Amino acid sequence: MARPRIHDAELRTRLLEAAAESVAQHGVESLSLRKLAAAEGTSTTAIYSLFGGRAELLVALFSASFSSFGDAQRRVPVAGDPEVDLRELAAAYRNWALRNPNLYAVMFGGVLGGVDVADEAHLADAAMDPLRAAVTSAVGGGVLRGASVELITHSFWAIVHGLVSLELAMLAYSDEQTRRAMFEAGTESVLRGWSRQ
Amino acid sequence: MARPRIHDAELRTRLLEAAAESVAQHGVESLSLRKLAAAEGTSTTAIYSLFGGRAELLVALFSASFSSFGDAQRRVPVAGDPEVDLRELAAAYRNWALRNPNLYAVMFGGVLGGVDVADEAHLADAAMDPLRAAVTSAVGGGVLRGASVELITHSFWAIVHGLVSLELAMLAYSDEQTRRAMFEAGTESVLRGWSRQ
DNA sequence: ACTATTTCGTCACACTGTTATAAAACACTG
DNA sequence: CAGTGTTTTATAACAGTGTGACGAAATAGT
Repeated sequence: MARPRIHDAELRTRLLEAAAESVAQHGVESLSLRKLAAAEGTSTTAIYSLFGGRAELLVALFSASFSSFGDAQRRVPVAGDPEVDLRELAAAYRNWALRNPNLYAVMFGGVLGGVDVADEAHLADAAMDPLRAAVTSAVGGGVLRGASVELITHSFWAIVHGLVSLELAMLAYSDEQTRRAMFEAGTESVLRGWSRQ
Repeated sequence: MARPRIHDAELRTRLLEAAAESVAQHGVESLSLRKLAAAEGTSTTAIYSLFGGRAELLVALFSASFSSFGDAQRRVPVAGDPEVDLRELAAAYRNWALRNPNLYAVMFGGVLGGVDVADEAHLADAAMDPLRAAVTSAVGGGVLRGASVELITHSFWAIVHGLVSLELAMLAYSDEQTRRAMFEAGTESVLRGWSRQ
């Protein structure tokens, strides 16, 4: 009994995809609500009614990025050998981050700046499920030992994240070959650190 | 033979310190040139003549942050035992980051967004000199082995940075005790990974 | 055909960084 | 000592931003 709504879920996903595209290409600080709305043939009111504002739009992008990242992690085939799985997960992690550096900055870089993402934190944790599963399997098989699955998973996550983060910061200063060598040496060191004691 | 200048080096450092204070407290995206200039009793022209603009002011803050961080690393006393030194450097790294989370975001978080910091990259490298020295000593003494000093230093830097970065992202979800336990377990794993093979 | 109700686009507001412009403050010249 | 020239600074204008209020649009029911 009123004007039919155009600000629906379909427009929401279109806006979110366009925002992801823009952020992935030009970074987060040059994302304009006016331009984003105009590009999708609507007005800024749509963003406010569908998301709440710029901050909430970025939180939605945060969630979407973790969802995409989690998919990439889940797509890694489980080979059975836990060490192989861990290496493959690390490689997939690195590939996703190198292909989506600006989205990675939204996820981990503190680019959101003060925006509360407490309700979306479980997405970050869920994206690490494949890694946690591989560590669980490795600990169960006796391949890794010395601490809880939680601690080993965390340290593995930290080294991969740290290596990728540093690599993104110095992309211009070294070639892909040496960067990958550094990445593999770093991950292998943690693997060795938990493989004997 | 003209109007005496007030936009001098002294005002520059005052503005930079005020900017660091504001960013450390409220984050980088809420740093206003107008308010910063007004707080120091001058106009935005000062920022433009002394720095060039907002982006260049943030680059200067980037440099100043790395300088402060490097000082903290250099203040760590050299105990002689390389393993002790590495642990102390890691602890100092973590303490600095936890005390200056917003400045840490400026340094590593990609908050600068597209601003070119190529000319200032050596500061990041110089801040790692104490770590590199400790690794050099450890490799020389046979405590660490298996790769070049460069690679081992990088992996150590990566694990510490990764752990700190993750810790800053989940400050609200766990207490200091478990967070420190995670940090120490992570650093120790890399230490073990390079201590035998 | 008209009215009621919900929804959406337009506009106004208060801010931002940046740049052009004009005022201010001194040194030098007559 | 008045006036000019030159440099430096503050002020104001411009284009842009996110955000909130408000009026116009569009349909369902009378």
